[in-house]
Amino acid sequence: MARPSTAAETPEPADENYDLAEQVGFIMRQAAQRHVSIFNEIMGSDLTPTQWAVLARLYQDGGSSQNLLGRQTAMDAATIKGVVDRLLKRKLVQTKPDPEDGRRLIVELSPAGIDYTRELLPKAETVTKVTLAPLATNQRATLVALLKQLR
Amino acid sequence: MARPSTAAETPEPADENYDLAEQVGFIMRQAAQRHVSIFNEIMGSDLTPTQWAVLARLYQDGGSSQNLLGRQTAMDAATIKGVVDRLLKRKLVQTKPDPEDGRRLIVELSPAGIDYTRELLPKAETVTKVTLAPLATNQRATLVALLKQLR
DNA sequence: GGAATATCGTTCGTATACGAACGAGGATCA
DNA sequence: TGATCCTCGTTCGTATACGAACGATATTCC
Repeated sequence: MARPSTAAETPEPADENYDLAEQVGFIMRQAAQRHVSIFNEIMGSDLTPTQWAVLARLYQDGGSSQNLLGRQTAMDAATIKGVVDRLLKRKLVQTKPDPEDGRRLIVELSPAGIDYTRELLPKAETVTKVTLAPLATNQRATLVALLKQLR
Repeated sequence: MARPSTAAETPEPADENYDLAEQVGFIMRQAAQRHVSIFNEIMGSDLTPTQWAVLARLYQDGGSSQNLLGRQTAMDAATIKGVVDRLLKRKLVQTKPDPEDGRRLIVELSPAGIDYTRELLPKAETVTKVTLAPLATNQRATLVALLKQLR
């Protein structure tokens, strides 16, 4: 395509193979942005995708240590701390020390958090449906399978 | 699966269809995280994916107004401003007022930015290759095509 | 011309995301 | 037992990401 307009008309071809708009990373970032946008519309802007991941994980399998919870929801120790702190402030989650390991902090849903999560489950399913809506049914499974290989 | 451990043994089945680990959004977030990790390893931690997106876009098509640049690189006005500011501080980019529109700020690569971008192009291609490495050749095109439909 | 409307860039606040460093607690093994 | 190493949670700093609001400039339409 074009040379940068500030290039003093250097005739060097450089690398014309590279097109930003065709790189997986760039496309994936846009797809993720659309997904988050859909998430916010359906779930309401008072809950973020990462906060929901924590609630859903705790709902499915019960409490766990904070760092383990982070690993299960794809967040590092620093990130999960902030997420848990904000859920604590809203009393959707509660913590207690692990009696078997003085280093660990056990995080679990509060009773209010259980109700809240249960109420949101149908909406969370809708988020996935709407996100995948542009694809044909068989394409949806394909996409998920391919993305799983890229983790 | 399990009920939350803090649930007072409520026998209600709730929604057992929902498994966080199977939701596109969650899987896509993990795939994106791996991609960014690969990006950092190959490109070096002094440049972020979004900063690279700006450099690559300016290299391909020359300068443009800041907000348009943001749209082309999938960032809103607030985000692109921060990215441009940081690139300005490193003198990889330069700005000037648009003579035809007093509201616009034209952003373009500096001469140093042109050289810098050109040198990084091969590495950027490698980032895409490594990201897609787990997939068979024909799967790569499929994934990209499907992701494009989700923008 | 002038009012309504739209766009541009900026700023603020909040929420991921993560590298790096730190102290406290656990596990291993000589 | 004690030294070493690992893990856990915490804090700091930096960089996206984006909604919301703002003033300045353009455009549209009467």
